Amino acid sequence: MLDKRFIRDNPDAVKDAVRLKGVDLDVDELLALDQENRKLQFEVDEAQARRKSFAKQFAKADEARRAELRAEHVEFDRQLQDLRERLAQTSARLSELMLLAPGIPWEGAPVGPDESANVVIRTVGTRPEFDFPPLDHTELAEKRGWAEFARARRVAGERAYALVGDMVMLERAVHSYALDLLRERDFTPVAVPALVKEAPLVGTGMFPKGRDEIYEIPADDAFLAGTAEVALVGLHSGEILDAGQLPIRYAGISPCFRREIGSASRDVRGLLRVHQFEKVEQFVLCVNDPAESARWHAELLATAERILTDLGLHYEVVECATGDMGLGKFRMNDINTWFPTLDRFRETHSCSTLHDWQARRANLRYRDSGGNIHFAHTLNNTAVATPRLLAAILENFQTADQQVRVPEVLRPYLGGRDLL
RNA sequence: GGUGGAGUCGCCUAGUGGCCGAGGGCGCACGCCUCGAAAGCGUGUGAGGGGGCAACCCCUCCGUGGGUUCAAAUCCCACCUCCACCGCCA
Repeated sequence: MLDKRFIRDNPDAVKDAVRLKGVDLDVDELLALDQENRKLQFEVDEAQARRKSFAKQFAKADEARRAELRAEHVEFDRQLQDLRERLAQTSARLSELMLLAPGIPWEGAPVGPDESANVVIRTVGTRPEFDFPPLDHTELAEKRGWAEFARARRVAGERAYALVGDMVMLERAVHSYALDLLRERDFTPVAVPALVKEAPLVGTGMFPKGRDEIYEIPADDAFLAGTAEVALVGLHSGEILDAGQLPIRYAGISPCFRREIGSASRDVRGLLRVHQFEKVEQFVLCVNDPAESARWHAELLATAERILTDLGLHYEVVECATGDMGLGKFRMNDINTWFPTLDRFRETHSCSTLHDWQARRANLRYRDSGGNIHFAHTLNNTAVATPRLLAAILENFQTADQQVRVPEVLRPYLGGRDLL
């Protein structure tokens, strides 16, 4: 969400953002509606002030006078009611449009309609070389009995999987390692609900635009969140924090659910694109200062890169284009990890700064030392998301005899084993 | 799932239709007092929106949303959350 005053004062900046992000929003309509809404608000306020003084007169009046007063105010009440209804209508419509107002993207973002305009800003590590034909992760996992696909699909339908045996232990190792690394960096682990209400989905910006992507449980007015970010933002929603509590750093863990509604028949095989996965998420809530959130953005990105270099994986960092970054984002960097059998990189991490766009939606504020209240800045980035990252490990570290070399940092979590 | 109780301005609390458009205490801030502090005394102390050049003024908010009424923290309905007990259960 944007500040209405900001939109009034900088309509061109908002229009630019609408264009750059390819948002379907008429800024002029929003501005006109805002003006109309304020006018009605003013009129309703005035009318209600009169209405209140009337009620006071009434209290002091005798029965005869009361009858007169009632008659006198019938028409006034009717008008007030009419005004109220008009205000309710414009303000409902205004709120709808406000939810579609995009965050202003940073000036360094490549301009373009979608991910094809993204720019690789660095590539780290080297491609592994094999003196044998490497198996793709699906085949390797099946051969080693590390995953069930056909059987899992009998249980849960398309894109379902079950991890088995050492793959489960490897998943746990990856998560434990990531969590320990984040704890060293003063991130507090938080295991959050994945089953959430609508409000935090609107608050994070997942709704209304991304509604199709979220599993809904109508019987309970609940939804399955696609990321721990939903609950992490929701945790402090509506609060006024003390500046001394900031920055808040969370390592969120939760299962994540995605319908993949726009990806029908894409990556249907294996562990790359699934409806349910496990993620450790980095989350930061800091003061409303672009320099401060920029520092955190760099740190979140660096931590994700550290994880990949620790694991020995080859990756590229991408500067995401305006049309790819999503409605609320100021800046987004994806990290794509190398998959040998695909002969290309695939997204494993996504680092985002939202400035105060998300905090405004979620009503997430803090009080500075001068007593002034501000909306916070929020940032998030993947630490590890499995099983996609497991697939990368399998493919990159496989041996000729279909074993998998365990990255050194994971060995302590696997009883010291160096091969699976 | 059942029964009963509860949700008030940071915290505790008063409040059962107009004197509550919210009182008190704690905490906090400032001032007085003091060499300094504590204690004491005094003053102030929520959020959102709108109007005005301004000092200021107005509206909304007592879990949320509806309703009754000239008037709702207070009455009615639904929902949410919490507590207690019963049932069920990893």
